[in-house]
Amino acid sequence: MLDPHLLRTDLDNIQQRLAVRGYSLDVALLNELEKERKAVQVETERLRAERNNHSKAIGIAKATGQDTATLMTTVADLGGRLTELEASLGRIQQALSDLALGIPNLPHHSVPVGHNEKDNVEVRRFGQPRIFDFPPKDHIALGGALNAMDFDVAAKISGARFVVLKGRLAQLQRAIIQFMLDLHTTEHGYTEVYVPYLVNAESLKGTGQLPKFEEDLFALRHIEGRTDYYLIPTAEVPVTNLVRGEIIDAALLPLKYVAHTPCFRSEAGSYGKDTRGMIRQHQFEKVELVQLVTPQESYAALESLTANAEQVLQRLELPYRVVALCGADLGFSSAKTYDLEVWLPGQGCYREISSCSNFEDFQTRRMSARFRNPATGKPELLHSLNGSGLAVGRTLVALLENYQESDGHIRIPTALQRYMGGVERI
RNA sequence: GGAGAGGUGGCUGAGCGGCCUAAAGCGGCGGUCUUGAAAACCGUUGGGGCGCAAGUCCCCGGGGGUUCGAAUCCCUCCCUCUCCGCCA
Repeated sequence: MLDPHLLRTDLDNIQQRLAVRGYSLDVALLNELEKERKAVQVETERLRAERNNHSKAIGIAKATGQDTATLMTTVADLGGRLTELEASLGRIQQALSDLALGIPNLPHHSVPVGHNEKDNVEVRRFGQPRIFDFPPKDHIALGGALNAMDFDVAAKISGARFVVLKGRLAQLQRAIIQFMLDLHTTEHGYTEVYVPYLVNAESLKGTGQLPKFEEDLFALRHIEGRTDYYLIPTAEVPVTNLVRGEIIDAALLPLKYVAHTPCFRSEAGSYGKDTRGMIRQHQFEKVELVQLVTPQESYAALESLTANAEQVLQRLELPYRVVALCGADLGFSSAKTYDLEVWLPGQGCYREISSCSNFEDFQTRRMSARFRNPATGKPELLHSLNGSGLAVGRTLVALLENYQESDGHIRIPTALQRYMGGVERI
């Protein structure tokens, strides 16, 4: 959510900055509602003050045994008008809040202008795509040949966009997870957390998935229709919400968390996209990095968090590039995002394997997550960041395709061998 | 699933429907004293909205209701704890 104060005082500037991501803000509507809000709120509070005074007077009069009849009737009349005003104020505030919750974050000044993903800007590259002396296969063929990746049986059990991994590939996926968690906890200073995979609506509102993107989520509805849970689309949701409603001691900052969780996405609107293989699934594993930092530190933190995610690819010796997302490609809550794209020989292109974002105070304002500024003694909003470190399913795909041998065996990179019982190829 | 007890400020914990503008203690911060510290004593100490300000409004788990007036009464939901049952 944007700062309501800015939304009131600096609307034209906000409109311009949102235009960078192709979002057009309804300035007229906001101005109209805001004008109404102010008038009604001032009057409501004036009446409330009046009522409070009179009610207090009744209390005193009763205590001293005086007659209260006339006082009572004036206050009763006041109450009637107040009820109407309060209802109207509530409606206006609800309308404003609905509007505000649907406005995306302001892009950082360094975000490239652009109309679509083609306008993303490559920042740097690591490694060279391998030159094959045989036609490289994709992960579907490779996994099938190993008899360890089965989409048909997954379709029988569940449906499209699911996979069953068996034997060496199931083990490899577990090895990847273990390797990533160890790297981030022992070398990058993250604290490992285990979190719920089912979350409530409030948490999803905090990180920005609700109310606008409910169709992307899987929801579980309790029979009574009361307690609704959602399957997490990313560990970002439960992990960032650890600080919802809290005021954090500045001495504890930055908070750096890493979590491995499955992720569940409906993939509504992506029909026909990546229908084959493990690239786009309803359920996939991910290791997620989350940081909560002071506003001054958040852009340095974005660089270091991105570097932490890159380190995984470097240790696995996978060629990748880093791109800065342009305004049009930026996620709803993000102020700035770097995507990490790994080289996939099976597709002959770079594909997203991690997305690292600084949300500034957009999420923390929604969830009221603050720290106490030692200089002022006052609570201020934290900045939140997160990034995949990495998407595990896509890492598995990248390993298969990049480390395949002509006979269909897969070489295991050195960094992973100790997690595979010393095996060098499968 | 059954039976019961509770949710009050950073923590503990009071609070007959009307100076609750929430007691008190602990903790925190500032000061006095001290070579320094401790102890003692004094003071101070929640969050949010509107407003240039004076000020004013809201928040006692969430929501709704009764009332001139609700932390206090009623309804409902959520959460915590105890006992029983079941169970990874």
